[in-house]
Amino acid sequence: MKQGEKNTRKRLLDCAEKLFGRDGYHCTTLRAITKKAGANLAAVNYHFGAKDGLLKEVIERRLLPLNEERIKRLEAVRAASVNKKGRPVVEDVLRAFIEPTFSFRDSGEGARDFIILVGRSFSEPDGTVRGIFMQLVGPVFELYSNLLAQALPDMPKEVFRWRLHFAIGAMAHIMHVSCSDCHEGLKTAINTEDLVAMYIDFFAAGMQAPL
Amino acid sequence: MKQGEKNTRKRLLDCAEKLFGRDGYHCTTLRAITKKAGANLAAVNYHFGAKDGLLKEVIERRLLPLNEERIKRLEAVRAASVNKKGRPVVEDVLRAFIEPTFSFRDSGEGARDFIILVGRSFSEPDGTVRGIFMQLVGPVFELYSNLLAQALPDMPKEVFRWRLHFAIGAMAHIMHVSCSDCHEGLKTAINTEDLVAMYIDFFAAGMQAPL
DNA sequence: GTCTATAGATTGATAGAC
DNA sequence: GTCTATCAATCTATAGAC
Repeated sequence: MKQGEKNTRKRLLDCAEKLFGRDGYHCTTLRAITKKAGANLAAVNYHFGAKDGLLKEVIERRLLPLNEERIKRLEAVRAASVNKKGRPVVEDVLRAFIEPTFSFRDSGEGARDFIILVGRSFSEPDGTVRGIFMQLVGPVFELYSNLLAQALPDMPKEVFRWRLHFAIGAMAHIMHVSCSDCHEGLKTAINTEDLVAMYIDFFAAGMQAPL
Repeated sequence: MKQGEKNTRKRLLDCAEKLFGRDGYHCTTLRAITKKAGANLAAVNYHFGAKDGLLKEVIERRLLPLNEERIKRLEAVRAASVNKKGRPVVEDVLRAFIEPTFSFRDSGEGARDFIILVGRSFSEPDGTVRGIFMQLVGPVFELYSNLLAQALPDMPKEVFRWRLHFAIGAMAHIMHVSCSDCHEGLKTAINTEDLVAMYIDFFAAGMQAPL
């Protein structure tokens, strides 16, 4: 971004995003990234210090704005409930968190690869990926969790905790399935709006299921 | 198993299972496995041909019996519904599939590592792992899906498909979270019975949520 | 069946010319 | 900022003695 002749930096980020999402962080080599980007092998180390520096910027570039949007939406739900001197509604909280994620999915080709990468971060065995991801997403999860707990005040903490895991696990899985090419039988490119609606119907019912 | 002096073969399987589950297939080296097993580096190639041969046996050793149990339970649900000339009940189908998985989780220390490995297989970027896993689990999924569809005859196919993904994604996530050490705040070693009950309550409600 | 030794390939990272 | 060339450290897999 300083005085680069060509925008190698951005091309590296784009290609790394695609390959990290498609093949995973560890199976993606710097050689594959630089070759795809038409850049030199040494460029990654020059621009990002090391491989994990590249990963960090790949994640931050997309996740910071996405998190901002999520927080804005969640805070709006909270504010609305306070104004009405009531509690947040489960459906609204779910939507505030889910909708930005999947709207984001449509914002460009690279975005889909990024969503795959993030969807896998939950179960990522490698500490590098999970560490970078969790650090960024932790506070937003906290807000999401708190608001959802307010919407379900009578639920035992233990039950709530696991139900939240159900919702998050399904979301991570859907991020994969709805963006990846290697899931057969899903060629029906699902409408984002419909998918979000289905998610909310389903998990609002699950969250409020009788014990 | 043929005429081995010591049971190197079993020790290799046990250690590979633990390390594959903990660190992932690709990040686990044959050196780490053989060192942990107290065996020679060449032992893996002698006993299993190659690294992926070891992985295949690690998965098959546990998954084949588990799948048998699942099929037995699912067929029992189907048979009961036929006898009563009715439809299978959603809760019964869910239980027949989920309960064996989590009972299995308690069958020993190695089993927990295996469950982590399987839970991650859904989002595994590496074709080796996903291929071996999906081939074994595909037919059981088919049976599970068909039975669940019978229990929900009026649901549009597209909606059903995604709701099934919600259930499977959450299951994969829970397999991780409930077995892995790196998920803080879950030290409360959850009772398997309770977890299964929570899952069924939740997903029976979600599956049957109004459109 | 188990061992040592090593081949053969690939990786992340760096030094230094331009 | 970009390049070539290369290092040093890995890795899987195999050959061959015992």
